[in-house]
Amino acid sequence: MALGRPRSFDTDTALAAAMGVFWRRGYEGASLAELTKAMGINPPSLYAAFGNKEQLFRAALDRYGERRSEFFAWVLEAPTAREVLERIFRGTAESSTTPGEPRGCLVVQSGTACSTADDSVAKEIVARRRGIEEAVTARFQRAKDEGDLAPDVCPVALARYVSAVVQGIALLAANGAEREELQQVAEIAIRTLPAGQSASDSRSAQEPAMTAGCIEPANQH
Amino acid sequence: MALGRPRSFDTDTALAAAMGVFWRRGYEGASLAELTKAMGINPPSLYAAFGNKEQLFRAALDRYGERRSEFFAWVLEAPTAREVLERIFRGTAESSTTPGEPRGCLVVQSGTACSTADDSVAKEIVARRRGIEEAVTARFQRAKDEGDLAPDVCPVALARYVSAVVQGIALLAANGAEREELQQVAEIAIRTLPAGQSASDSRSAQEPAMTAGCIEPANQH
DNA sequence: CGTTTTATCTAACGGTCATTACATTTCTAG
DNA sequence: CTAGAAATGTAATGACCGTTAGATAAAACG
Repeated sequence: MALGRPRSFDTDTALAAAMGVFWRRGYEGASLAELTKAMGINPPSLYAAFGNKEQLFRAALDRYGERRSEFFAWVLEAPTAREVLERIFRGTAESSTTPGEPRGCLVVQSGTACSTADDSVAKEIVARRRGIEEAVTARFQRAKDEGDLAPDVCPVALARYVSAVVQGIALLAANGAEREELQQVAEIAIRTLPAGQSASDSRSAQEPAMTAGCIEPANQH
Repeated sequence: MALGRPRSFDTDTALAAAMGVFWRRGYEGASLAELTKAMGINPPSLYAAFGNKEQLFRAALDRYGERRSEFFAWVLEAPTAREVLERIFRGTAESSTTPGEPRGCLVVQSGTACSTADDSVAKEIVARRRGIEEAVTARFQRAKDEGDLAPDVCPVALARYVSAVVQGIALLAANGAEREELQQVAEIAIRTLPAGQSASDSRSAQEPAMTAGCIEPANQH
């Protein structure tokens, strides 16, 4: 049973607001002033609830990863490699331009610049990107074992190619590209797959849409 | 005839050093302390020679753009669209991992995060990216007019796809990917072109290699 | 030589950064 | 009602940011 004065704000809501700030500004670009303003609290409350800025950021990454893992689970359960790629590209294009959310990808946006090379935050971000890349690699290996992917295709390289296109799309989105434009990019990437098999129309299965829980719309100033 | 005390450092050398810092740290991540240390001068000399940090950055962008324009001129003079893409992908993979230079692309690295959305620096970076994209678009349009590119291909969309892959490769490089890994990515992107025409082996023409004039090797600390 | 002009160095400027004392408020437990 | 515990708001901390006075040093010109 709670002792002492109860917390006057909702932790999840505040974390969602903080995630939105990190998403738009990057890790180092997000100042405590902007974070606390968006969260509607003062610095001592932030430190009491989340530790410090870095731990708050890790919590935001975790929250973002939860939403995204739903999306990736749906991606990886696709029956063929071609459909895996179709879901990745189309889903990324859509989730990078969800109305009411920041553009691009929190992970891409947070770690690209503005952090020392040997920084622990930068290593964390790289590790998370690598984790996804390894998951995609494993999926391609399985597809290869099942004969779903041509035997001359290297799963590691193909996953890296996918990672490059995905990050490129995220960067375009962060720089103001519209949804239709990114969809065109995704369609080109799909039309030119190395797998080159079946599955022309498979958009019937409804898609988790990867809506991350960023509540506040823009918070411009 | 020179009046007053002569400058004790070489402007071009100092600018090259500054470009290397911006390349590694991004614009906001590069502090005056690190810049002046790499350039071997003190803040007043920097301000006397270059104005301020932003103007120094623009000068570094110009210097970087000179080197890169050689590369892109060589890219755009390729006889077919397929070879244009091959040169882009292969050349980017190489120039993103030139030994003795920072990884990735100065423009991608500088503007991704850590700058306010309505900042003039961010707009400048986006404008430069868009300029290249428009140049590639024009080249594809020409290829389409010449029958070199399939008539159902949209040059704008294809250029955006290229931009995405290129920026994705640059991000991978900035996060420590090796040259061979990026070459694999480029090969996949090439193997899967929408143009799908001729020109299997055209690596004989020697390539300007896009070596930007960054002198100092790493300058770790 | 002295004067002028420019570059240099040291040291500081105000501003913002992340972080935290400290006193106060608001709850539960007895 | 009182005592203890936890969260709050105000305001400060030292460190770093980009930038700049102000004094000094080194060159050309008379």
